Amino acid sequence: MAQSRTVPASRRRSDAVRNRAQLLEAARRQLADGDDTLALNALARCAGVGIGTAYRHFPNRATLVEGLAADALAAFVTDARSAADDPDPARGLATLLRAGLAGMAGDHVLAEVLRSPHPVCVETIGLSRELGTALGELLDRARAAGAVSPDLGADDLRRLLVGVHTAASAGPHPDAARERYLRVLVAGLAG
Amino acid sequence: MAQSRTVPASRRRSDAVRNRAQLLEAARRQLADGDDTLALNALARCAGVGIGTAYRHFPNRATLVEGLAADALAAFVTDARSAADDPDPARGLATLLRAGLAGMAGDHVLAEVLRSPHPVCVETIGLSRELGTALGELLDRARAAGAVSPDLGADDLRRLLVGVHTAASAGPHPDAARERYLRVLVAGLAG
DNA sequence: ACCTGAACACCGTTCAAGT
DNA sequence: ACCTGAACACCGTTCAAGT
Repeated sequence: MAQSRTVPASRRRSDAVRNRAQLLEAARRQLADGDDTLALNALARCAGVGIGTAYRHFPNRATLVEGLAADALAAFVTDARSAADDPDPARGLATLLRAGLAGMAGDHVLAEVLRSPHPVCVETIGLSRELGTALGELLDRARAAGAVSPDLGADDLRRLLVGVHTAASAGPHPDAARERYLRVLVAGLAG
Repeated sequence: MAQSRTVPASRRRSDAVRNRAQLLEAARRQLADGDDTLALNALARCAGVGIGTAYRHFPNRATLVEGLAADALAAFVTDARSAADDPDPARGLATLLRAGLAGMAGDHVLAEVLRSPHPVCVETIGLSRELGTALGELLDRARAAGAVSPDLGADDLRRLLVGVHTAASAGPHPDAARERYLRVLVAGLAG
C-alpha cells in the first residue's frame, strides 16, 4: 500500500486551501442534515468544486473522516494531557473516559477515527501518537495507584473506550447507558 | 415504518426456497473470498437469479445479514440456555461471554446482528427474544451470586459483549486482546 | 501545483411483464 | 406467488486537458 502523499498544509496553494475548506464545510452540512454517507460525488457538487478536486483532497473516506474529526481529536488529546496531570490519577482517568464518550456521542466522525488503529493522514498520525503518550503517562500513574491492571496499555484504553461507545450506541437510551457502561469499564480496568 | 412482510418459511414455493438458498450460498462464497460488501446486484448475478428475485428475498442489507447469521445466532441462544443452567452462574456467565466473543470473531455477520437493537426478520426477532430471556435468567442468578451489579439487564449484556468485540477488533492481536478485555468486562460487571 | 468534467463500471431500487 | 431483466439515478474512480 502506497503512502497517500498529501501536500503539507503549510505549502498549499491558496485556491487549494479554499477548496478544501469548502469541501469540509459541505460535508459538515451533510452530516448535520443526517446524511452520513459522505459520498464524494455529492460532496463535490454540494461544495461547488470539481469531482477531481474532491478526490485530490480526500482520496478516500478515511482521509475525509480524519479531516472532519481533526479538531475534535486535538481536543481529546488536550483532555488526555490534563488527565495525566491530575493529582488523583484515578479521578483523571474517569473524567477523561467520560469526556471521550461524550465527544464520540456528539461527533460520530471522532468515534470512527478513534476506532481505526492506523490513521492515514500525517496530522492524524501525529495526534494519535500524542494521544498515545498522554494515555501512557496517565496509565502509569493509574497503575501505580492500583486503578488499572498491569496488562493494559494505552492502546487498550483507546480500544475499550471505543467499545463502550459502541455498546452505548447499540440500543435505547444511549446517554444513560453510557454512564452505566462507564462504571463497568472503570471497575473492570482495576481488574 | 411498515413491517417487512415476508412469507412464512413453511409456505414458500419450491423455486423460492431454492433461489433463497442459492442467494445465501453465493453470499457466503463472497464473504469467504473477503468481499463483505454484500452487494445485491452482484449477489444475484453470482447466484444465477434475477435482480428482482434477490430483492424479493432480501429487501435490504439487514434482512440478508440476518439470513446469513440465523444459524450462528441460534447456536448462541443454545449456549445462553446452557449457561443459565450452569450450577455456578459466574462460571456460566464467563463461559458464555467467551463463546459469544469467539462466535462474533469467527462470523462477522453474527456481530452485526447482535449489534442491532431491532432485528427485522421474524425468525431473528424470535431468536432475539429467546436470547433475552435466557440472558435474563442467567443474570438473575449471577446477580444473586454477586457477580453482576443490579443496574445491568439482559440487553446491557448483549451491548457490552458487542462492545468488547468491537474493542478487540479495533487493533492488533484481536485474539489476545479478546481475552484481556473479557477479563475487564467480567470484573466490571460485578461493579 | 492544482482544477475541471467527461467517461466508465458498477450499485440500489423500481416495475411492467411474464409464468 | 414468484421470477425476470430493463431502466434510471447515482456513486466510485480515473484521466486527459487545462491554468
